[in-house]
Amino acid sequence: MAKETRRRVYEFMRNQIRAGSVPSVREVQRAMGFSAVQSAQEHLDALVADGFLEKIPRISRGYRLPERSVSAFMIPLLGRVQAGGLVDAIEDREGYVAVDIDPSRRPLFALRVRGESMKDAAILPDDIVIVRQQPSAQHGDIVVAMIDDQATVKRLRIVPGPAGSSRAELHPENPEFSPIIPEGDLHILGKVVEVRRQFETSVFHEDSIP
Amino acid sequence: MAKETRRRVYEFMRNQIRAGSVPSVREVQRAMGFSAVQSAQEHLDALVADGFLEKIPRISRGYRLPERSVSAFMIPLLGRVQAGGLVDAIEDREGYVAVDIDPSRRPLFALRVRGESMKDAAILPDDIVIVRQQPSAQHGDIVVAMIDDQATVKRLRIVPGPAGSSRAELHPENPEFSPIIPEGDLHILGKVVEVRRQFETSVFHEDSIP
DNA sequence: TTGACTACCAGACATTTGTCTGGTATCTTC
DNA sequence: GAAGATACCAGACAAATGTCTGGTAGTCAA
Repeated sequence: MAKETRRRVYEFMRNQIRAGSVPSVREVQRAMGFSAVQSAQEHLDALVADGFLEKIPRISRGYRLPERSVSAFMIPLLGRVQAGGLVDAIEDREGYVAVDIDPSRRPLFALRVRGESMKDAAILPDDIVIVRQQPSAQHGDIVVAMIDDQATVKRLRIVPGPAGSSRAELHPENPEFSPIIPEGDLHILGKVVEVRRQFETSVFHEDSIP
Repeated sequence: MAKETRRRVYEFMRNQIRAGSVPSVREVQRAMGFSAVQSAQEHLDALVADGFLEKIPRISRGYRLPERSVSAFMIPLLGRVQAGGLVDAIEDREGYVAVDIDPSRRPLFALRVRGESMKDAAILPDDIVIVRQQPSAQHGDIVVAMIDDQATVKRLRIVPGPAGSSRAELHPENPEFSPIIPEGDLHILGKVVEVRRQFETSVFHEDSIP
């Protein structure tokens, strides 16, 4: 029937693309048993017109699934963040974590939480925080900052200082810990945008990369 | 340096492929600024030889990431899970969530937490739980179960019953709530494998001076 | 009928693309 | 210095590929 072939074309494309390889027009032709390229082309055009597929003109294998637009990204899970901040720490990655925020707009990284200082904010040891890299933050944000050559997760508070000035403090969310009042500059690595707790390990550990 | 270019080629390929489009050799050439196709080709060949890439000969854009590489998956974030369980609820999706667990092995779904009954387990209202679909679970697991036509997140406890039998109970982690002792069958939707909390990320985010 | 529309076919053309041969410059290693 | 290895360049060719023009057969509705 009419509609039947189109459905077969769509399912062929969807399965192939999900499996990781985009068919060319002639591969669709062969898969469907058409003896003309144009037959496959027209079905593909129709699927694009109906929004079932997207295509990049003129490039080979340029068809995409629209739901790819909600795509996922992998960001590095850093092991330790030490002196020198991220520049050095980037090389010390523990694995990768999947996020659905586009990291190309603003760099993201992930960090494993140590210690119980944020317990009352429901952030526990071994949780993973997703951090958006930025040099400053607002009052009330949960941030990652460098304290004594170690990355620490705390809540940022901006308190009024003498003579109308203001000062940044790092507050834990656990009465057993004390606030940190930095003496000099406060080196903020970024703002925590998400917290994750995994009950099963699923982080990818890489061996080596060229 | 020598290795530096190869790394750039690899990362270009990896990012492009993960983003859903496999570059052609000449696209690599242009991206790297080579004036000869062969330069890109040789780097790709070397990456294939070292196992960092795989390729299908003679077909355009035939490079793949090896199986062991990380990939991210998108799973549905269900709005409400009601009577009938997941089968009906699948159509009531609120969005998608990125995970790095392969959902083809065992179905996964995500659910937004309501209520404070798991507060002491550091699971707060509006948190998102990633659930692996399974009809049963073990003592101590945090599960999603159907209670009164509503999906609820609780800790599962198997307690000894009369005459050597055992009974399942659903325990909140908040003293203000009472355990649920199901009368009939306990309908478990799945086991919570991850908890996520997203802090609101304003589009108009201004950095203030810390 | 006519006209439109759809599905498919036949053949062709210009790019794109994978692949190949050979060359240059710069290293290291013996 | 010679030999080998590496990284890159120059140019080319055949196959793969996107795209186009025009044609046939069937359906459906006015």
